[in-house]
Amino acid sequence: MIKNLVIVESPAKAKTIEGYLGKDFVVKSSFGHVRDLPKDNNAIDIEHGFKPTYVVSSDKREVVAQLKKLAKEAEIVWLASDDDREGEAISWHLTEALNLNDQKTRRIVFREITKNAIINAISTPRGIDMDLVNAQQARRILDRIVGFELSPVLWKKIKTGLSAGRVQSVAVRLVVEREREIDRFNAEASFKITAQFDVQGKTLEAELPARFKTEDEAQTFLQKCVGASYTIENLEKKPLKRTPAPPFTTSTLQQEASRKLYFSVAQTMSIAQRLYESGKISYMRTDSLNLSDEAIQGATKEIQRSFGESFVKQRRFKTKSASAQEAHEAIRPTDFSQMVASSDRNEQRLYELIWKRAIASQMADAEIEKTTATIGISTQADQKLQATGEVIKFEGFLKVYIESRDDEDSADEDVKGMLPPLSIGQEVSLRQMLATQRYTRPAARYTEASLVKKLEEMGIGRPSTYAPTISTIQKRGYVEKDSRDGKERPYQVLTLKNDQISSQQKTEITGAEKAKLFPTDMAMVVNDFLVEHFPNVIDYSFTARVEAEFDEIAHGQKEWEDMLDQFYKKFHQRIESSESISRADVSGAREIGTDPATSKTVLAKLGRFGPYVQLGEENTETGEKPLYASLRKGQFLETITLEDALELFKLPRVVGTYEDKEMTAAIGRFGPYIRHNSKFYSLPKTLDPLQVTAQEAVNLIEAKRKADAEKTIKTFSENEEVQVLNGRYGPYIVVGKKNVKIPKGKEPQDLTLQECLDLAEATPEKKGRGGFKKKEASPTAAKKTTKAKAGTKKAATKSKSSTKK
DNA sequence: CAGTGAGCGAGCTTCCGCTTGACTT
Repeated sequence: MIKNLVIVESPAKAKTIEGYLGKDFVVKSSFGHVRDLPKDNNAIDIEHGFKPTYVVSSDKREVVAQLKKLAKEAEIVWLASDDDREGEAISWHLTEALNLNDQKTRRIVFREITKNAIINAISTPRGIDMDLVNAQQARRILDRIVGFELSPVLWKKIKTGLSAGRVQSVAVRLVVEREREIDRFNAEASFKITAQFDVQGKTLEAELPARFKTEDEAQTFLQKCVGASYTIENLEKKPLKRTPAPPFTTSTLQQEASRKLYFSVAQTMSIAQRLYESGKISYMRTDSLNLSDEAIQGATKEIQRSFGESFVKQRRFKTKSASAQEAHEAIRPTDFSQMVASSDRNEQRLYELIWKRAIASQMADAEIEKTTATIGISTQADQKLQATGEVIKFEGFLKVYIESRDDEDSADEDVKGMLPPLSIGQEVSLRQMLATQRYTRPAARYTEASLVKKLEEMGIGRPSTYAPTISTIQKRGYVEKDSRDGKERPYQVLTLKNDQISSQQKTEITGAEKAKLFPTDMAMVVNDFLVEHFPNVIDYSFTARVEAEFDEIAHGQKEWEDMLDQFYKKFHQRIESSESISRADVSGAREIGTDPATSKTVLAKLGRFGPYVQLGEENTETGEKPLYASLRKGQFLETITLEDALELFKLPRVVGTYEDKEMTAAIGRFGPYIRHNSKFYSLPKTLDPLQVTAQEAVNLIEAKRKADAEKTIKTFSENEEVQVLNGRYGPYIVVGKKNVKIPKGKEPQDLTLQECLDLAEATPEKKGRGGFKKKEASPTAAKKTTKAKAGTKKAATKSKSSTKK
């Protein structure tokens, strides 16, 4: 018999709270939502006021059963799910799923996990806010309708298995439009003047605020400087203040961890999860900038102890985001006096980042003195050079934390040094003056984290979904995280030194990218289709507009059925009229030109197997067939040139014959290769698939055979499919396409053919890529083996749950 | 790691938000 049952969303939270409440309270977790719409297409009765059917999610059946039992025994059940729309819905679903009655049920909320906050919440319970629940239901149902009506349209018109949704389709759109913006971008060049002076053994760096459009103008300017003298005309000192950034939210944590630690957003979240579970940090899925009073006190104490009283400045930050629901605190250490949180390197690094950011947010401003020196040129009264320097007068928060930025171009380096001592009227001597050609840059491609930032700014998605959204659009083949080598670009530098002007051409690397998001051809085609036929849902402001309506529902000013009805009428009409769109119209086909050799047209298209180019058209009269070639990695339908396309038709090419079989050279996903007798041989970088000779190919094949023979431990003459090999991780058995580890205590030398076959039989099939031929042949065998391997634990729980049913 | 690029039709896919593990390499 228990007196009080408290239900929260997270088990880690439950543990902490139980400690605050004493023995009359049992605190359990629901592990998030316990019920949802079923997976099938009839979850919503659209005809009858969008009536939803809910089912207990399969992975929550045990949780619900356990909670039901405890709730029955308890005198009072306290529903303490999060204080936001989803949390309210969780509480409501719990009352339904656990059959709770109003008399013994209380709804409580708190936004920080501190003893005071919990005690306070218990003393001020309320009922469930059905308006807020209805707003959540409207959100859920709208998302289901959009996703489950739109995705099938893509299956029919473009490719099966594709997906679309309120959040992911906008994320893809952002990446697609950014890519096109970069494509269209034309870099403009200008000349930047910089000068170095010698001042009492030190260097004074100065630059001309204005830039010159052409080399001629820059040349003229330098020409006029020949023989000039340079004088400090003005010195201006200005105090500057820098203020610390607020403590982390999910999105800012992902951004900083990406820029400073090079973590992917998923990596950041899983490391943060471990820190949270071990009690080192507060909850990591939050959009709030708030710190509890206790946290502010804790930070203050630590700052006083480590840096002194003058470094303390208590601050409260207000969110600028309209979509923020602020059900939690900002991300912070649970104990500011702890600098070490884990022996795991990445956990410790992320913890330090969180610690520093939270500590810095409660520290004093940095005080800086900025000095600007204006340098006159005796021969040109209208042009002045400028030198700026900064001196930190008081470090303040800079002592622990400097926020990084997305545009980390060293060209406009923010950190400036001190100027050498100068006085007005002083003449400085020129060491050299440069006119360097600089180019404007296009907008940067998104990183995972900067895409999250953008989505958050637009109010799209939630802290709990940022990381999953980023991985969904990659899994669906819309977006690829990739690195690219840049291209060399020449630029001009004019140097004025000792009254002589010289000109030099240098090169720089431009357009190199590291771990950036690139849209695939599929993304382009799908996006264009959605923009044309469903402009409403893919509009950047769609979420903002429906959110405003959800708010009205939450405030009791609107019926959720009415809102959905209004939306659905127009939306469904578009779904229906999309039936008549022909598939050919959406293939993204583009004519890229004519082959000068054959004067046939070259087309770029998106096909069932990906993007390809086509030379010539099918002609039923002459029986002529077109030539096809798949695009390579890094080539895209929208940007491939005629020249590149013609190159593609040259491969695969027959190099020669060897042992009565043809050797062909081509380029595959892993690079260029030679194919011979259905085996593949990678070409080294030194060999060009277009140039490689028969002799070189033969050498390659023989070298590979020799290397293979060296790592072979055993072969069986009765069955050539079976081999025992020496691999990177030790010996293993190959049976057909299956690789099998050799169990401990077995000498690879002594293995018999039968033993090898038995071992292979006992090893589960590697999951193939969606081929459905396999599916039919293997389900029983696969099941048997996985069960055997999974051991008794899984088998036991499985049979338990099935008998319960 | 290739080749494929017509069409039919079986039976599949899909959303967003809340939460953790349980898997494998």
